[in-house]
Amino acid sequence: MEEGMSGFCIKAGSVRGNGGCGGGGNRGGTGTKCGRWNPTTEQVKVLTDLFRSGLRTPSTDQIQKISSQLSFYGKIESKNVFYWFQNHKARERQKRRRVSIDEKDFILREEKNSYPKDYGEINQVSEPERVIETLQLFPINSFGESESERLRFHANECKETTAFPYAIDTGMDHPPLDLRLSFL
Amino acid sequence: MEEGMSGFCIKAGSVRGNGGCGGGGNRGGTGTKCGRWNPTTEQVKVLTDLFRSGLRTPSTDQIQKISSQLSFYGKIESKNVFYWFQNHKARERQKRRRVSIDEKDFILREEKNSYPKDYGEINQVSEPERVIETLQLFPINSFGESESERLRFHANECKETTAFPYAIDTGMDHPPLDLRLSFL
DNA sequence: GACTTATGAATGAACG
DNA sequence: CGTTCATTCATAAGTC
Repeated sequence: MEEGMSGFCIKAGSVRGNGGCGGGGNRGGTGTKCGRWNPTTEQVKVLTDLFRSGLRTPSTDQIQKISSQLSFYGKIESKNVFYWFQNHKARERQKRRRVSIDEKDFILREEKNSYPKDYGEINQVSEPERVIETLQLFPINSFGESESERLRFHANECKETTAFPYAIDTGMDHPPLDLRLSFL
Repeated sequence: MEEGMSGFCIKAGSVRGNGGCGGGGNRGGTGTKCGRWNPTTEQVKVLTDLFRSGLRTPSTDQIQKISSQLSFYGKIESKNVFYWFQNHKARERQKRRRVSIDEKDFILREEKNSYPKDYGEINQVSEPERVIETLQLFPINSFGESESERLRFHANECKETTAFPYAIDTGMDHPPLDLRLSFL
């Protein structure tokens, strides 16, 4: 229903429901909509490995090749690869930014609440150097459980804990809501 | 993947009932480890209040400030605030579009009132127009973040209809990444 | 206790 | 490139 996709529709037909959706009928999930690309785990793994290897903005040529290879695992188009890298890169930065702020906040009030919160989503990747190594992708039989690195170390030099004008109000009571928000 | 999923389970099989939460069947009580953010009533109230006041898409800076303040009421992260507004806005729009569809019965083709898009960007709520008042967004601390010049040498302009913009190619040196992808 | 609802979280796609 | 939108998944809370 409601075909009003913003902008343009990727696929001409965008076969809804049971319409073929290409041969790579992956995604055993609930609704196998073919509206948008739904990467398989293998595809995600390869893309992630590429990203982790330092590839951030693949060229058109690279995109084509990656897409071509990934099509082995399922239906995929070049633009999917393009978007994937764009999103992945952007979100990494975005997330990193937010987490940093949270950490700053955490430090600001660690005196009161000092419990080891597991920032399980912090990863270093500060400067993904081009690791010139041959990662063994291509898991024909590997089920991609190689998350051998769960390094979630929390080592980063927090910038300056600049004195926040709106520092933590030590009221410690349920303060008036609106007043606290005037800082916005 | 380890970028930003706080230990979540990728929707591989997407089998309903999948525990998710990273394999470890922890969980059970109040959010502690793998649970998702469970906003307190105070937090919800504040967020709702902000939303009602007209705030739809807080900037990163605002998100951080809101998060900082809301952390007084309990554990919260910036991304929680971010997601909250995204979801809240999207769901209101979703419901609103539902109504819209219903009433487009006659509006159906009011050509003269053509949006730029199908639904356009309805940034403001149509009903509660009482724009921000107390929580007006004035940055009291403009730490040089006021003029964030965006150096956008967007030489890419051609949004060809058939092709998506394979934008920038930074010509990044691409290392041999994998056996199959070494052709890159 | 299973079912439904509400909503947090994630991400593909696209805009400016 | 940062931001925004739409859709979907996952899960806590609410209901019967």
